[in-house]
Amino acid sequence: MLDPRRLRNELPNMASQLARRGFTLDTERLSQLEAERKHIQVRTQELQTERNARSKGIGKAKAAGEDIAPQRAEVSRLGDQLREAESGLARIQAELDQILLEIPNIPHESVPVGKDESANAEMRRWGELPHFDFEPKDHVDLGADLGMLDFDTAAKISGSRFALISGPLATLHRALIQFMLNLHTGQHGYEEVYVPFLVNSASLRGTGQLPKFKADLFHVAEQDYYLIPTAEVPVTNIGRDHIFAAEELPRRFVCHTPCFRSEAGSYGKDTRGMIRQHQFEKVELVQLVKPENSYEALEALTSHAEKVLQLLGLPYRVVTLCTGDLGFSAAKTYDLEVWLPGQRRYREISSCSNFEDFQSRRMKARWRNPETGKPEPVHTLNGSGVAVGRALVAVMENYQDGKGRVRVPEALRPYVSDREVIG
RNA sequence: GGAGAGGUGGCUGAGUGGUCGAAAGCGGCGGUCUUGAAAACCGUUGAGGCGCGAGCCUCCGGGGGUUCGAAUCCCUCCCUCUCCGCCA
Repeated sequence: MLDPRRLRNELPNMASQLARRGFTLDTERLSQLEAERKHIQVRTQELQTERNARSKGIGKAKAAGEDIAPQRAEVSRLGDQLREAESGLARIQAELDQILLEIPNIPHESVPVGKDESANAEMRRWGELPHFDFEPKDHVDLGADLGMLDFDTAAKISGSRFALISGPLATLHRALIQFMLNLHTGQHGYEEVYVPFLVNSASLRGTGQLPKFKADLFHVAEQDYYLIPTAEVPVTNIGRDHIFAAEELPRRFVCHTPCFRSEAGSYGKDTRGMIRQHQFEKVELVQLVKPENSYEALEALTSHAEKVLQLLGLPYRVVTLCTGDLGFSAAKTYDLEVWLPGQRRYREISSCSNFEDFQSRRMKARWRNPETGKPEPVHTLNGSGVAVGRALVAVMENYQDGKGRVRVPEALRPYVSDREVIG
């Protein structure tokens, strides 16, 4: 959520900043509602002041043993006006809140302006693209040949966009998770957390998935729970409705969870293989930091995700998302794209974002600033470190040996009983 | 699933329908003392909103109600804890 005060005081400026990412702010509607709000709020407060004063007077009169019946009747009439004013104020406030919750974050000044992903800016590349003296297969064929990746049976059990992984390939999948968790806790200073996979709507509102993106979520209607689309939701909400002491920051969390996405609206997109699934595993990095440190933290967090790919020997590139490709809540995002020989292209495997105070304002995640003595919003960041399913795909495709087998990257061998090859 | 207890400020915890935004303690901050620190003592310290400002308003789990007036009474929902049952 944007700072409502800035939205009031610098409306044209806010509108032009939002226009950079292709969002049209209805400034006329907003300033009209705002004027109404102000008028009715002042009116309400005046009535409240009067009622409070008179009621106190009645209390005193009663204590002094006076007859209070006439005064009571008078103040009673005041109550009707007050009720009316209060409900009017509540209605306008609700309307304003609804609009406010659907306005996206303002892009950081360093974010390139552009309409879609074609305007994203490549920052750097790492690693050599593998050369094969055979026609490289994609992970679907590799998995089928190994007999360890089965989409048909998964479809029987559940439906489309699910996978059944078995045998040593399932072990390799698990090894990736352990490897990533150990790296981030051991080398990068993150605290491991285990969190609920079902969350309430307040948490999703906090990180920005609700109210606007309900269709992307799986909802358990009976109990009004949602399956998490990413660990970002439960982990960032650790700080919801909390005031951190200055010395408690930064908090750095790493968390492995399954992620559940309805993928509504992506029909026909990435239908082959396990690139886009309803359920996948991810190791997530989340940071809650002092505002002054958040851009430094974004660079660090991104480098932590990169380290995973470097140690696995997977070639990748880093891309800054342009304003039009930026997620709803993000002020700046780096995508890590890994090379997939089966597709002959780079595919997203991690997305690292600084949300500044957009999420923290929604969820009231604050810290006490010693300079002011006041609670102020923290800055929140997160990034995949990295997506496990896609990492498995990348390992399979980059480490295939042309004989239907997959070599195990050195870094993973300790996690698979020193096995060197699958198949 | 059954029975009971409870949700109050950064934390713990009092609170008879009427100066209760709320005692007390802890913590924080400032000061006295000290070479410095600790202890002790004194003072100070909730959050959000409106207003240039004096100031005003809201908030005692959420929502609704009763009343001139609600932390306090009523309804409802949520959550936590204890015991019993069931269970990975």
